[in-house]
Amino acid sequence: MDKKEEILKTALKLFVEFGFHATPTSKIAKEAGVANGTLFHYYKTKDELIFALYAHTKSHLTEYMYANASKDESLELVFKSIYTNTIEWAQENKPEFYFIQQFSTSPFYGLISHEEITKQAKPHLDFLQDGIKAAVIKPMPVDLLYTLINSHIAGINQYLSSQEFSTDKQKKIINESFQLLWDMIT
Amino acid sequence: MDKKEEILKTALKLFVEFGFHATPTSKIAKEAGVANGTLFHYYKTKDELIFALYAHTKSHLTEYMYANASKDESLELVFKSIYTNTIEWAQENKPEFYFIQQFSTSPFYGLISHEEITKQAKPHLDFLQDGIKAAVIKPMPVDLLYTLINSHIAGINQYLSSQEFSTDKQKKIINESFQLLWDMIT
DNA sequence: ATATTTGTAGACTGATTAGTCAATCATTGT
DNA sequence: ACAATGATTGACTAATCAGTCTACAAATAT
Repeated sequence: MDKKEEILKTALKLFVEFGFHATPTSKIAKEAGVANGTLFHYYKTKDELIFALYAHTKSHLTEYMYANASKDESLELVFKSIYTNTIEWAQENKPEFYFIQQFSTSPFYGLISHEEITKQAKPHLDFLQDGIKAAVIKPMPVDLLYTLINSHIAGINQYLSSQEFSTDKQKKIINESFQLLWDMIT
Repeated sequence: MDKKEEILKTALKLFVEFGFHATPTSKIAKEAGVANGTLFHYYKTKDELIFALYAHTKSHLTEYMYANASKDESLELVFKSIYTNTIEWAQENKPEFYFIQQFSTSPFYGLISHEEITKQAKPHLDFLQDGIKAAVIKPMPVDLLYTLINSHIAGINQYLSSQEFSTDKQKKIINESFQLLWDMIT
């Protein structure tokens, strides 16, 4: 019954369906069951709402990515866990994942500060750097590596979403595609 | 001096900068140096303009992809030529490539008929199928293969756009990343 | 109990938008 | 010369939008 949360939830749903600008704030408010003014009470502008939704969604994903990743495991297993978690989250939260992609390829993304972005990517880049130092991952620019991995995951996710696979089949695809990626970077 | 073309060109520029809905048709018309009514003379609705721009841009890319691809070469060389051409085109036509991505992750993409999409991808899928039949490419669903390749290219392009590389350095990155991709799928 | 802040509502506004329309202008064929 | 056809114009409109404003209710502090 948290109205602030309800607004975010509804905005996500509508943005994904209609796009940012084709979704009026009035519609978000109405569908969220709050008054027009209430929306602007919590988010000063529509843009602020959009940015807040992005930050909110992204943090959910990041949180899930590193779940169950005990540091004791081998680098490969930790990496696989992150890989698998990411795809699982994307499959279980399709609108959220789609929204992140939509946002990332929109002019809004360019409005986020460079610092914010690098800060976000830092832990991932460090992790990859460790893998290179340990001579497990091929030596190459970590930025490139990171981008390739992200693209790979986006691709797999797109494929998984394109058809209806059984849970088993889905797991098989994730495992096999992980092997392709792992062989590529090691 | 072709006004229809001028409208498309201007629309591309503004859509990339501001997004679809944050770009009024009046602004497109003004910047293209035509009257408001002229835009609607050529494109019945704004949506029609957007779809036309997508088709137009996509066909430019497809055309460039298969340039200089003599059928006499080995499958690997033909594939590499397509790969290289695609990235080159993307680098030389950044707004166009960005627009395609922006469109593909927008709700507009879902409005394109399924037939249109499969028809578009058909030649590429056939090419990959040939590679599998010839036991050059690993046996796996061509859809998956196609998606992975596309994602890979998108990733490399993003990396190349993130910094300023010299032409030589750029060529080196393209060659090396091709090798990674090729080793992954063969 | 009273004052102060915070949450909520929804009518309202000024600006903006996609798309229309009636009227010219340019080009071509006869 | 004269139609006829299509290109081009820009003022216009009806609708929509983001954001404001005033009022009131609920909670919290004093």
